[in-house]
Formats: sequence, C-alpha cells, structure tokens
Amino acid sequence: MFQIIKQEGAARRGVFTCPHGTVQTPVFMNVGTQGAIKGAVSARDLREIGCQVELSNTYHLHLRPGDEVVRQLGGLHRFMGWDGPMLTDSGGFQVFSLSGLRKITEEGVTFASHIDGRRIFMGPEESMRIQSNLGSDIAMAFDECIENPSPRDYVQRSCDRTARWLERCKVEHDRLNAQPGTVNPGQMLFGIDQGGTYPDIRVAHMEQIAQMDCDGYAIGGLAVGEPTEVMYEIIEAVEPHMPREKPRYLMGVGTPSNIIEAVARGIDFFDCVMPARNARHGKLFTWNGTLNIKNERFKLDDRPIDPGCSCPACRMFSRAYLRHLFVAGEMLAMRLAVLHNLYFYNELMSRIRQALDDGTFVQFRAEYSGRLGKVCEL
RNA sequence: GGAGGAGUUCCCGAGUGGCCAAAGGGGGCAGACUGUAAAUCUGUUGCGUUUCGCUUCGGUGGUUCGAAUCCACCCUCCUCCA
Repeated sequence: MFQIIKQEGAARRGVFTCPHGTVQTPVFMNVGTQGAIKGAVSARDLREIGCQVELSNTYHLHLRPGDEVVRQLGGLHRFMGWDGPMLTDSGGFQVFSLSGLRKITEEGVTFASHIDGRRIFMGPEESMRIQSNLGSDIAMAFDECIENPSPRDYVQRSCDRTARWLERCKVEHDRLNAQPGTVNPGQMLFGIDQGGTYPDIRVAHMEQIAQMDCDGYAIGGLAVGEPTEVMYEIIEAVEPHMPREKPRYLMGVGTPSNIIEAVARGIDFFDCVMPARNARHGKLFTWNGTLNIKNERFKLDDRPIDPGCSCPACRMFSRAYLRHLFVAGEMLAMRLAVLHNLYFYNELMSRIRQALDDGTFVQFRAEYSGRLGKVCEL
C-alpha cells in the first residue's frame, strides 16, 4: 500500500496506492469540503492545478445533499466528477469548529445543524456509514479535535474516548467494507492522534492507536492556536511512535513553511484550507513570499502574480487585472486566485518530492522554509 | 417674477447652543485567516510636536463665555406656481 522510496533524515519520499490511483508523497490534499473547492473550482480544474488527492467533509455532505443521496448517485467520485484519490474527513473537526453547537457524550456528538438547528447525531458508526456512502478512498476516524488550550485532565479523558471511538470505527468500517453493494469496498481507514500540547499524552495515545492496524495515521488537533514551535515539538515527540511503514498525515496544516518543516519531521500527507481561503481574500503565495493582490501597489503592475508560475492565472493575467477583479468584486478574481494558490501548493509538494528524489531536501528547506512566509517585495 | 425647501468630512447622510473632528452607510487604505458556519472578520480614514493643540459643517459678518446648530446679507442648487 505505502512504499517509501527514498529518505533524507526523517523526511520520506513515498508512493501510496489507493483504489482510485497512486499518490506520490509528500502530498498536499486539496480541500473541497462540500464536494467543491470554494471559489468556483471544479474537479476538472483539479487536474490542471496538479491535485493528487481531493478532500471532502463528512459532516457537511451528510447535511447537504445527504450521504444517502450521494450513494444513490454512485458515490462522491461520480457525483462531483473526480476520479482520483479522495479522502473524507470524519466530522471530528466540526466538534471543534462548531463547539458552540454540539454536545459530546461517550456515544458520540449531537450537533445542532449550523444550517437550520436540526439535531444531528454523529458517533463513530454514523461517521463510518456516511464515509462509506460517500465512497472515499481514505476515511478518517471520528475523533474530537480538542481546542487549545485545554486542561490536562480534559485532554486525557478526551483522548481515551477518541481511542475507544477508533475501535468502534474500525469494527464498523470493516463491517461496511465487507457488505455487498458498498460504494468503495477498498476504502481505507486512518486513525488520529490527539493530546493537545501534552507530549506524554500525545505519545501514549499514538502508541495505543498504532496497535489498531489502521491504513495510516494522522496527527490532529494542531495548528489550533498553539505557537508554531510547540506544534513542531509535538510532531517531533509523536513521530518516532508512528508506524514507519504507514503514511503519516498532519491534519489541517498549514503554511508553506509549516509543510516544509513537517516534511523534515517525517510527515507525508497534508491538507489545509489556507491556500483556498487566503486566495478568496486576496492573499497569494509566490516563490518570493506572500502578497495581498488588493494592495494599491499592484494597480499598474503588469507582471503575473509570480513570474515563475505557470498556473492558469499566471499564464494569462496581470497583477493589475487581478487586483481590479478583486476590487470590483468579480467572481473571476476568486477563481483565478484559488487556482493560483492551489497550483502553488501542489507545485511546492512537487518540488519537495523532487528535492527528496535528488537528495537535496536539506538545501531546499534552507532556501525556502523562511522565505515563503515573508511578504513578497517584488 | 412669486412661494417653499436644501447646502455637513472623498461620496451619501445624521446632527438644530457646550458631552462634536462631528453617528451610520458607502468608498479608500491596511491587516488577519492552518482537518472551511469565512466571497468572511478586524483596524483605519482632517492636520500636527497626539492624555494636548490647530483647521473644518456653502461664503462673509454678527449674537454668545461657547456656533455645524441662533441672526443678517450674499452665493449655489431643487420643487411648485406664473
């Protein structure tokens, strides 16, 4: 399933095989929560911007249009027109992001739908059932993404519960895969490490779930307000306890610099809403740092966003034109910006893989880790 | 020609004696955003030597301790009647 073809320090260059194709790692998964990348980007665009894995969300698709609807239409791949690898997040992040609208018990989580307030119960079994109906290649375990900061005793209790939930996920997942008529019987399951900023809880939880033979392991609950250095320390603490031969996924991270640093610490999979959301808000990534395309300084700038980029936006349009589209509130502004930022992220991963192939990742990291987070002055 | 009404900061628009450098919107400028309740949110928007000073509410003059606010004249615009 997962083959490591090269290693440089803790960094790994691998190939992961899914029912819908192989994935070259390290990889960034493009987030299309409701079956679409926000900003008018379709599955058709994903190929052009170098997307390998598309990510969608269990909670959101369960509410709309309903996972049963998606199942009847042949699964999410067919529904949204994406035939490549796909991961579905479990709804565990919504336990965090919709914290004002839910109640947690041992059984699971009761949400008040953010759309109409309707009560939605989701536990490990429900999350697995929904993800099975969606037919993704990788299902994520149903967890609680714990807010930061949280008291130690709460984090401990939550992690214990998340571990019990994983056992239930595993049982239900295996049962559903074995059932006749399952949309994607080859669907895999990734477990998720939690533990807030407490290294010992993190490690103990990781050791516990590592024994459950998941297809991959994720570190969740990071980049939720803790300092970046703390995030790196947690990754360093947990990484040695993650199974070597299985893919590692750092959930919801992050900035280009975060990704480079996490690859250096042994992570293979990433996802983040940042490139898409920032793009919609006019903040663009370039190889010389970030820029806010809405800034007045681009009013007469006839150059592309990034001269070194060959995304659909940079191939045809100037900064001045893009700025105009943003200021004028044209939809095209967002679409072009999102295409650019996602292209950039996918290209970033491609260059990371190339550096690992060439054995030059150390140099790559030294050159770009700091630079990509700075403001682009050019 | 007659009768009414109106001129406020970049724009629209509140304010009818001191708590007003002046509400609220818009526009402008800038910032935030990390498993997406986000095409969202925040800050700022007269000048300066910034717990204070200066200039500003069509113009000029006046009343008053104090005027965007009251008075006189003037300028401009709008509506109705002839």
